Amino acid sequence: MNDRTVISFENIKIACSGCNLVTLCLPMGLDPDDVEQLNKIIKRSRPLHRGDHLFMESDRFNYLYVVKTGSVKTYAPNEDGGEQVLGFHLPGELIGLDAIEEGRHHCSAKVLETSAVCEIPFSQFVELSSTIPSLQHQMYRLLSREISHDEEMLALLGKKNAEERLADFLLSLSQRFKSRGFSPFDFYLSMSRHEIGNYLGLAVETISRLFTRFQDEGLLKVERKHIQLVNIEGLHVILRREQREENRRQIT
Amino acid sequence: MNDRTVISFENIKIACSGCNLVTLCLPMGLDPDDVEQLNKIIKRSRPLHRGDHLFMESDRFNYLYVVKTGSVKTYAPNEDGGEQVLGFHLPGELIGLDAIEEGRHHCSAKVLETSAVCEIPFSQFVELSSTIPSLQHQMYRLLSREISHDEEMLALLGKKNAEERLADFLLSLSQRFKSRGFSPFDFYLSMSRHEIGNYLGLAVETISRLFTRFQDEGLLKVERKHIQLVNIEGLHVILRREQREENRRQIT
DNA sequence: AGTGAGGGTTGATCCAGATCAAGCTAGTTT
DNA sequence: AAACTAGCTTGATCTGGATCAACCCTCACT
Repeated sequence: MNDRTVISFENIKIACSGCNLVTLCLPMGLDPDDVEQLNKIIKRSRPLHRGDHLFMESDRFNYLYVVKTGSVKTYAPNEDGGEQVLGFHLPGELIGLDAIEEGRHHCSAKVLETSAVCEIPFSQFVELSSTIPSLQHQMYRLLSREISHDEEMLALLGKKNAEERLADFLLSLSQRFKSRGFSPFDFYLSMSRHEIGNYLGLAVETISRLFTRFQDEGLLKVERKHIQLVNIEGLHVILRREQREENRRQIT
Repeated sequence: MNDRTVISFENIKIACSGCNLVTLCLPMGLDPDDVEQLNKIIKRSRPLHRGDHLFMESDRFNYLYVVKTGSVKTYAPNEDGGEQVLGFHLPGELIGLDAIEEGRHHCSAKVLETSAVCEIPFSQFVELSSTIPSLQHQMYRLLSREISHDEEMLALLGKKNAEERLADFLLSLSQRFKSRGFSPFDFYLSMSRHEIGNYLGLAVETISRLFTRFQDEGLLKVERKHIQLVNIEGLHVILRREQREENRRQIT
């Protein structure tokens, strides 16, 4: 992960059964035969480049996408050219789940760095899942996970202050890198300060100041996009300490 | 809807096929035979009273719930006794979807007024849905809708100011009452100012001041829990006008 | 009718984080 | 290597909404 420009193009086209994401992704917990059936309907894209869109808001919904390598951001554009960043998606994460109900995308998805994705034709998927109960159940679980995650973000935006938000964000990234076999201490951000701020409901300047402060406090080292978490426990303490203060002040 | 204390207890036990929520709820779009199968596994509760819990955070997940009459709030309690209100649920809305993945509830659900709910044993539901493709698809849609809704809330908490949030909240309630056959102009709030503020990421005092201001501006009449929307278009303008201003200022 | 408690309202003050304004840096283009 | 550009940082100032502090209803219970 130290040299993030090295991307293994050989395994982009690899089948689900041989994909190292099999424990995170849709095939999780499926029988090999079922994985193979799923594998057959999945299309694997050529590598996409920074700025490419998987889909745009209001596009017709035909595919679910899974990040295979790289990272993708989803965002809801609003009339005036502004946007709300809804999420940053790492390998193994499904994109487009909010489009199922209306058959039309509610957000746009833009590639943050050279990335590969798997495309799952949704109508074929629905057919297949009606014949494979464990696939259906796995899909329920993934949809449910997305709901849980969004609800955690609601609590973050509704209640946490700026430093808690950034600490939470960094710890979440760290955790997700870890479960994908990358270093949880040393990674590169594929998104800009601006995008982080937008995602966390904060101004760019606030993000910048917080990075500086966290570095001064010895919590991390930051050099542009390169982040090294020096004191992960310290970041956890930020979340917990503020909770104890709230305790005293009796805030809801 | 003007006298909200009148609740028809006769039809609480009514089957799905005769329930007036059939167009909003799980059975939407199902064949009558399939509705009947679904109906068989659903339990209908005795009326619940203000303050009763459907479930508490970290309870094992066994049932999905649908509000039949009345209203329910879901909230994520945090260690210190504070909470984040996640949603207010009206008849026909499913509760507990965030618990599917881990088999454990991530939030608590508390009844806001005398209410009736349907309980759907999830394991039986999963079995049934694997034999009824249209039920499975409907479940995907409802999960997807929940994700869309949460994402809209993320945009609200991330970008909108206090008056936009309250206007949005009132318009959403109005819309939901309307699609349930109640007046979209004249309704009672079943939640406190405190709960509204918590939900919208604002202080109680701010909610109170905004109600007063909206009333002074002739947008609505408010008398404790009783709300009459006098100028719905005016509320829409609040959302749009602020967007135009942002336009000028070039905010993201 | 009196008392108490849990909302709700209103006013005064405060502050975290936004906004405004420069300047800086690393890449890219010419 | 000069000129541009986009992204980032830093400082100064401003402000929307939080917080603090009374006070006021309404209703439930004696």
